[in-house]
Amino acid sequence: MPSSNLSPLHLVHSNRAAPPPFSPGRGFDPVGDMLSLLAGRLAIRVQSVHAGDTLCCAGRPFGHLYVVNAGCFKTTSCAADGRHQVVALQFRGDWLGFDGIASGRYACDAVAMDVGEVWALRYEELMQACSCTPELMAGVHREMSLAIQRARDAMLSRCTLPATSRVAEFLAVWATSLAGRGQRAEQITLRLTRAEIGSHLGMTLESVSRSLASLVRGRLIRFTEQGRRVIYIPDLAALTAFGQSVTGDISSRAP
Amino acid sequence: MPSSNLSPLHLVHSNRAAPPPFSPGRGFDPVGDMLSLLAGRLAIRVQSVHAGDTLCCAGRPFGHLYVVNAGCFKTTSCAADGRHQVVALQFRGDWLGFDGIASGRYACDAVAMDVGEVWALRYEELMQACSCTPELMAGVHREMSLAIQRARDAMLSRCTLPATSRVAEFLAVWATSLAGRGQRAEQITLRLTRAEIGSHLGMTLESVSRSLASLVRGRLIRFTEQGRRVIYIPDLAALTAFGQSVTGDISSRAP
DNA sequence: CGCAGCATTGACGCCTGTCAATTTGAGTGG
DNA sequence: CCACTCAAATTGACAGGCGTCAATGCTGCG
Repeated sequence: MPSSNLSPLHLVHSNRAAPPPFSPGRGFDPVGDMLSLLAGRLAIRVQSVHAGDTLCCAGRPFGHLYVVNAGCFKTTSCAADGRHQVVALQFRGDWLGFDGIASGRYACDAVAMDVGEVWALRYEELMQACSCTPELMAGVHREMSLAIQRARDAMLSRCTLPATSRVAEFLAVWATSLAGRGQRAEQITLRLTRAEIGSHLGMTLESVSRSLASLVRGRLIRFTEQGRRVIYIPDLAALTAFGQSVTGDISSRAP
Repeated sequence: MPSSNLSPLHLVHSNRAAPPPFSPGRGFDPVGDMLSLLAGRLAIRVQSVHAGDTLCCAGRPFGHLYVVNAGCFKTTSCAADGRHQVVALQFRGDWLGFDGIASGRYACDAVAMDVGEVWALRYEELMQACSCTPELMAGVHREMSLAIQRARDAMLSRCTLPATSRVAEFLAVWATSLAGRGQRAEQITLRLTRAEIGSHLGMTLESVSRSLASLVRGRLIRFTEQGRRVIYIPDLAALTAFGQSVTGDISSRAP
């Protein structure tokens, strides 16, 4: 659905600038807590994005951090010699731009994969707000810590799992991410080409395709009639388990 | 050289608790700046370590961050199913324990590879000090950002480079790290077994051994008479360049 | 309708993992 | 000082997983 909020809202100071697109059934909502913590304590530029929009352009001077409030993003890294990679995916509640703090320049592109909305925060203002609000500082640190932890988990996966397990884990993590944000997890829409998935997982697009076919044969996933980018996961626990097996044996779940 | 400072010094409030083991020739010393920023603003437990000592035990409750003031550390991650990996190395000025902030428990072990010294900081006190000292908060954020950036660089390397290039890059990064801290970079002492290097780089110990042999044949490194763990690097720039080549061709530098 | 991008599938080859034998080196005790 | 022991490292042979190349199918769009 196209967003009607084209002109960015400046200087939002109400305690809740934008209603969350999804509200979990229970009262526990860490994303909303963080967003309401931000709102009212510093100037927030609410920014709508469309698929393909780039937020943190690699090489550009660092100045803002972004919190995803809706939609999903891919973060792509690029080496001097042209090697590049989709290094991470971000969903609602995730932060973009941490990589720019150290060097003063963004190191990655963050590209929207869908219509969405981010909250742009000036880093200097955020730091000031953190000084006044320990809770906010703790939240920012928690997010950076999470980013570190996820990167390490990813590295472990890339270095110790065979191709098919990596794909399974990738799908399982994506689905679990959505589930943790109150969205349905049994069906996910990949907004990446096979080549991008391969770059993220350290394999070729052909291997991604073959791995997916193998997972389909093993009844761990299914393609829907909505296209080859929509994947139905009948049993997330089984997929997760397979995604942690170092032997790519998919003998389980006979037809 | 063995450390004589066995009993930890508690509550150091002088503006420089321990003299840096190495002082760079020029006045520019970011590590020393950070350390003097810390000293005097919160309680610091100076802690001596020996090879094998573990600082952040994976699974233990999080409470402290550690700044390396001397020596070198390896950080090892371990999955539930037993897969494990050396995920990072740390030298003077690097921080340990960031991974514990988000979950409240350390996710990795940090093991000393040598005699060394760390400054242990209670996280809660650090946060308070950060509130009062924007410079300190900026420094902490810079370090976390660096950790994120390094993890992404590592992932790019693991996913896009052949085995020999990964080993070359590993050695080049290590040497460059030492050089940036004022130590000599032309000779490095690996304090890891081939198996540990392999786990860090996503390959087997045999491949590490073969890659090193290949680099020796290509005159990019040399073993010294001090053993096969000490590596002499005649031309760091050449090694770095080779560590970024996606073709493992080592035809350069004929004898 | 034809084109272009994306995805699938097969054939083939190479890089690297696996297995095994051997050598080197460090630590220990006689 | 030397023999002994064991972990670490090297090296070779072999095989398998995955990359490479190529052909084909599918889908959306001008």
